[in-house]
Amino acid sequence: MSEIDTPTPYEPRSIEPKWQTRWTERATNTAKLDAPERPFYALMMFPYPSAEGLHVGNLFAFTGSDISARFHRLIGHDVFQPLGFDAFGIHSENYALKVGAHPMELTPKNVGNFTRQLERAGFMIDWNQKVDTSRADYYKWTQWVFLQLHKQGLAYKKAAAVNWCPTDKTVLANEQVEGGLCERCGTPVEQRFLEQWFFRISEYAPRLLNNLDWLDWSPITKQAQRNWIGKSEGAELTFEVPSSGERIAVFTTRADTIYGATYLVLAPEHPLVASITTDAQRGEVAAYQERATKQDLISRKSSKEKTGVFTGAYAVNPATGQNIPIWIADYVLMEYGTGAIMAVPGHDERDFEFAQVFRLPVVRVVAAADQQADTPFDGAAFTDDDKDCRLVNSGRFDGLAVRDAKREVTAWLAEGGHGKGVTNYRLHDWCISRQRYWGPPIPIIYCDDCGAVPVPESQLPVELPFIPDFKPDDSGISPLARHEEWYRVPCPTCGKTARRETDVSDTFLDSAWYFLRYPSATRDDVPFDAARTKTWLPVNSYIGGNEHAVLHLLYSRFITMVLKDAGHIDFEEPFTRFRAHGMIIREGAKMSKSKGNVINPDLYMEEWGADAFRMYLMFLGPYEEGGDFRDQGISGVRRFLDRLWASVRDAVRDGSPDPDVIRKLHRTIKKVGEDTANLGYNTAIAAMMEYMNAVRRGERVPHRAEVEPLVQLVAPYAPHLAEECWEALGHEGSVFNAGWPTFDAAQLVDDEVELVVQVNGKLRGKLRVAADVTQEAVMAQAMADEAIAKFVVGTPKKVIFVPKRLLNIVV
RNA sequence: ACCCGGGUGGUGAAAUCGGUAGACACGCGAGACUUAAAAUCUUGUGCCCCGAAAGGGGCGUGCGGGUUCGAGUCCCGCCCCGGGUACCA
Repeated sequence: MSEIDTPTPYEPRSIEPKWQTRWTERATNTAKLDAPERPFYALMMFPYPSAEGLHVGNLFAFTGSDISARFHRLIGHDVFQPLGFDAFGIHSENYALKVGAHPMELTPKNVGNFTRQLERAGFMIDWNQKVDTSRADYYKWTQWVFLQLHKQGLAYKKAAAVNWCPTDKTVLANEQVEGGLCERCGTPVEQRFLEQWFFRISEYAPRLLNNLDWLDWSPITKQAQRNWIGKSEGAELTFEVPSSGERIAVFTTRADTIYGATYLVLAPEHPLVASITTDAQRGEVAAYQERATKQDLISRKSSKEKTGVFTGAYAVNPATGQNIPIWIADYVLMEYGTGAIMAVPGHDERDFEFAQVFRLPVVRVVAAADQQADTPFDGAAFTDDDKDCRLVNSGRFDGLAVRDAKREVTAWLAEGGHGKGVTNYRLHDWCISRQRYWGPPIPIIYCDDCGAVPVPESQLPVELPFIPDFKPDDSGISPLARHEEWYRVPCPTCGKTARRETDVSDTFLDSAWYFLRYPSATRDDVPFDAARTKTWLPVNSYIGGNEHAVLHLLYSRFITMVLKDAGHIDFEEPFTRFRAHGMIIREGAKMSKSKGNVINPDLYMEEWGADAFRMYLMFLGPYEEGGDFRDQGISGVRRFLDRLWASVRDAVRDGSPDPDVIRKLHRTIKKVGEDTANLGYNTAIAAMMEYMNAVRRGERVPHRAEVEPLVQLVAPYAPHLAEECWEALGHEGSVFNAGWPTFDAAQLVDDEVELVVQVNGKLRGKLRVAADVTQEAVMAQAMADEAIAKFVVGTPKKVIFVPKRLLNIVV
């Protein structure tokens, strides 16, 4: 053995590739899929493989997820952590259009680059089970999922408005429209009517809402879903139109205000408009309807000025028996409720505004405690409905509290055949049609004789052909519709020449079931293997961004429910636990390409090492809130890793460890374990740093027993260095098979504590006392301390003693 | 407008139950090592005031009230920032 003059420094550049290679060679990250003892499915939201490569936001998300997965493995679970690529969809296609490439050629390149970066970062991913939504062996089963919904009657076709960008000549998804403008070119988006496929997610609204009560999800995510589902309890009331014999149904949450309903308003698209409109008004009404439909959805919703037209018809208010005029106006939306409202201008802001513009009568039917039946409106509607508000000008209901009146008025109207209590949901059916190229063709064939025929499951996949002219054009139909050789097929039922559906499905359908595919990713005969699914699902831990709270996360829950109802699986919630991570900003500002302040993870990993980069991302703020990336901050984490390595390298085996350090170690084990389990990564790292400061104060050479457990604690955070240290300590196998250190509760109790002494709540001194000291003894000790005693003038009025914490003397 | 988050030093941030505000880290100051620098190590670092120093005092968690022996934490009323939804009846 030769003495080495220069001790080996910490060199992430050499040890990180070394361990990445070993993990692959030794299959360290491969899960025991078929006979796990304690299966734990750790899932992170899969990325869309952009050409720019991994964004630091991806790395932040994945690192937090990876730490959780590695931690669960260390505490004894068989962890399965797969990853794949959300490679189909408009994002990929738009990028291909921008750079003039073909998505079918671009995607594998991007996937390759992503895979390299993910390996570079050292994630514990089981790459045997990867998924790529744009490959036929995956989207075959996406099409299968569509067919299951179709079979259940949950997929249907109807004409609906889509967003159309006249510059890009393409249909846009809602999420690609920002403030009424195309996100790519800034052109105002227009509205077009096209035949589209929808999924009946609205039928599942009550179940999607109710299950939130027991799901272990981040509260912010649950709240977002509740808002999106938008449960609204109210009543559907009917108004008769004597002139035409029609009955108009309206939805209201304020049935109590029926006596103040002075007119009705229908959405311009309402089906009854044509039959009730009088001849005199017909021209004006038609003109208004035309204008409303032509106008795009966004500007209609954003311009709040009230417009409308009188139909010439009247309806009978069932409460007052009076005839009230029927108007049409675009502030009433056909998509919500019944597409018609009873207008109560006295108690609804929008109705009030409308009534002002068209000089319609405003009647007070609700009054607060300090108001009378004839208190005038002060230029605005009175919308309060709290317990002090009572009905006025409402016949037999006068004096009733609003709360009770809602119920009683509805019951009374129901008795007279004028309505019933109903619950409405804001959630709309899910439009899954995309007039685009880069997605799974919807597996439907149109036959003149047989109608819309589902493609038989045995004929899946309906492969997406390679076509060079994938660019969408002005026609509003999918590029696939330009390829007769592809869409012309025999009808599966009668054999007559028929035509394939040329639209593809929404990217969100690809990702609405991918978690089911991972454990069975290598099977090509079934979408998911029954035994594996039973073993691994539902997902134990799902971590991702809250931007998907209402799209991906809701769709996944819906698809899971449908598959359960169809008997394919035996659970209806896909993710037992979901945690939303925060967002990373840089030097106080949002990162964006235009600002040129985007972090390139490769550069940081090159300079500081993947472990330091991972750990810094976790240290800069609470994981669930995100944080501010400061370029200088990473040096502190790197210093910690340098010191860890040096401590392990220099650790002595002889003699015994310092008992004070060991006591601190046990506290650290407890804290790091608890914090890591709760995603409190920043404070877990702080605790490890604090411990390191005790282990390696000055030139102190630590004992092996002081540093070895720390290597295990740091392993989820800095996996490469942990392995290197573990090996340096003489261990053969991976540190990830070594378990998690346990703490000794006896080491946590102090026999001596520092007690704070306050006088009138102000800190005046600190005393070291035995943990079980009595109040009398502390009091005596405090009064013997001149620095404290000088503030105690006269006899104390009161003394508060909190054992192990403080003594407060009140004078 | 509504619904969620959040506001703490020069900076990123800590703070189970109401109990030492500012852990940990960056930055900065001082010192050791060095011919020098870097690296490393030691040490100081909320603000203000008195003091040569030792030391002492006051103030302090967005603003204004309140509860309490004691409030970053609880209650009432505001202001500001971030996110989501939005003519949803």
